[in-house]
Amino acid sequence: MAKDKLHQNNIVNNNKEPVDFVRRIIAADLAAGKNNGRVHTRWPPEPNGYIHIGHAKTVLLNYWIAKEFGGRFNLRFDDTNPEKESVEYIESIIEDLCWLGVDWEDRLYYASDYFEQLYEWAEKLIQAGKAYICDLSSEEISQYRGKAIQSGDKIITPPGKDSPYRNRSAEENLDLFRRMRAGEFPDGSKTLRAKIDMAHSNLNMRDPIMYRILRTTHHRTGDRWCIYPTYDWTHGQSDSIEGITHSICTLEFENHRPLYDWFLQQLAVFHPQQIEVTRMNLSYTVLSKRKLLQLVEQGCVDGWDDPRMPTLSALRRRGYTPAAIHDFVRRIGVTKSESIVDVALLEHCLRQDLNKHSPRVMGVLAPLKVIITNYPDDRVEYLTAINNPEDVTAGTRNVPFSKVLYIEQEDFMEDPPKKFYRLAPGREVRLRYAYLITCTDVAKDEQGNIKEIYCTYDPATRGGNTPDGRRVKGTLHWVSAPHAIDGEVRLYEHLFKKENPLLVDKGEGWLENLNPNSRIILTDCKLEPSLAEAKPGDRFQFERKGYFCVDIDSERAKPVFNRTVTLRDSWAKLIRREQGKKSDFSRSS
RNA sequence: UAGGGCGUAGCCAAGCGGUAAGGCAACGGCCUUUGGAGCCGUGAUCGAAGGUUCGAGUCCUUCCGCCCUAACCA
Repeated sequence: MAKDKLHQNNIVNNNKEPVDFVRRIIAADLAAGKNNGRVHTRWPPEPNGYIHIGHAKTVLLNYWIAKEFGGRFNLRFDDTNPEKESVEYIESIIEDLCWLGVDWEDRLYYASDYFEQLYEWAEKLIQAGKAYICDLSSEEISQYRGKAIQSGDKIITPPGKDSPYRNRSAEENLDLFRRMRAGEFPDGSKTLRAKIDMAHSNLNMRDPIMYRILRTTHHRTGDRWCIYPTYDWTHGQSDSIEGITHSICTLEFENHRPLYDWFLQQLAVFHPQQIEVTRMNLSYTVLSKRKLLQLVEQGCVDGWDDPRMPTLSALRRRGYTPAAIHDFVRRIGVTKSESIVDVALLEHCLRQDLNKHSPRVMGVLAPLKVIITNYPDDRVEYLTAINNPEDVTAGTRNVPFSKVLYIEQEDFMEDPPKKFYRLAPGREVRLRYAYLITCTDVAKDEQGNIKEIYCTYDPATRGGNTPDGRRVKGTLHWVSAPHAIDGEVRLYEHLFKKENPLLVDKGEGWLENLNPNSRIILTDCKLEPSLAEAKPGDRFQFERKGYFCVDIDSERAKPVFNRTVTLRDSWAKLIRREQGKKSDFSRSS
């Protein structure tokens, strides 16, 4: 027994990475000779919105499993509700999946491809007395099903009762069904229902709806149909047609599995196995197409690809890499327990990848002018900077240095606190790859705001080295003023203030948890001249500030950068902690 | 309420009767021409209570909590 288990593990995985329950099931099926050793998965998105990071988890799970077991993977659009679906969404989903690196080869399918087959099967069920046409209204059906009733503080679940149309003859049902298809009846006036069991403890088995009348133009089948199959009637059969062996879906479909199985049994066709896994939740955001749509429609964000959104197109625009998402999905695992994954893990995976691959540049986000008083007026030096200390093959570049520079406003303090080891009057710091400078003077305007500062440089420290071995605590990034290019930088924070935005106090809505600082636009940034060449999608690390990606709004004269993610910042953390302490103190006193 | 599912550290998650992996976060420290990166170190008796067993996170019973469904959406 123990040996068997070990053997199963070996099939899927010869390193020590734990194997999840889904892969375990598949390995066991394979070992038992099920499906002739075939593994075939699929991912069935409904094209009714853009896909998000949560979807990335389930597609990758399906795609990877197929690859690992030497099987196949299909992409199938579950397009049975034309009212909500569109080609825009189909196109975006395909684009996002390609970017993610998911490959369905030539197996791109649509549930709507199977409408005719589904219709024939429906007739077959009718003829077998397993389905009937029902004239009950939507509200009546719900009533007959045994809709839960609130009685006092208790909820009562009445048993279902048969529809008065339940015992129509097969002939009558067939006739009515054909006339439904022919368009003889108004929308919503009739449905085709499976004849199962109105007393079943699982509500899904109480004569579920298979077809509804709906005169809506379908994005693929046009006006060919005025009746559309429901999800339950479509899904399992589509899986069966495609020869899917393992149909992986999310937990909320667990209740539907008996129905999934029932239809396939009645039709006596190939029977895939449905396996449910938990859906991903991420902290500080929402992952529900309905809610994301709401954010878009209400203008809370600029669109589906607004870099604050958790959609794949937004993450791509913001600068996320497919590799980071792969790593993240791999790390969170596959289980059935409901969870909210900490977005910090995603950001960790991102930094990990970006650190290895992003060229480093210098950019000053909030500039403060520095004048090197002992530096010759017209002199310009080109100093050598390392492009990526994590990657020697990335080489070096030359950065211009001159008498007037910009440094970050926050890197200078007139009256610095204890652990601040950047620039202050009388203090010496290093300008990265350049010189050590000492602040000698501060110029202010009438309001007392610091206008510019004056420093001297030590010519012996070219490149940032100290021949005498003296040490400086701080190293600052900088940009030569006459050489700098202007740029716009968009800083992003979490879209929501709360870890779980859906947790709201009574009388409040989740939209009130939106973070008002989720986007801050800086328009007066000074960037090193090499950035003039940057193209949309290019990624960089701005030294000491974070990872940035050129936005599609960029223009040659004025590049726009999205902050993908900050660097880990122990100084910022220290400050936050201090402030936290202070505010705690003031609150309690 | 009925049916289905879940409950291992702040967050994920291994564990499959033999005495609690790993990652993220957090907190210390080392190192550092990014307060970056890297390196080292620090934490749980497993929802609760009973029971079976030489031995239980793992088996049984009861209880508690949370989630899903109750759509002619998927």
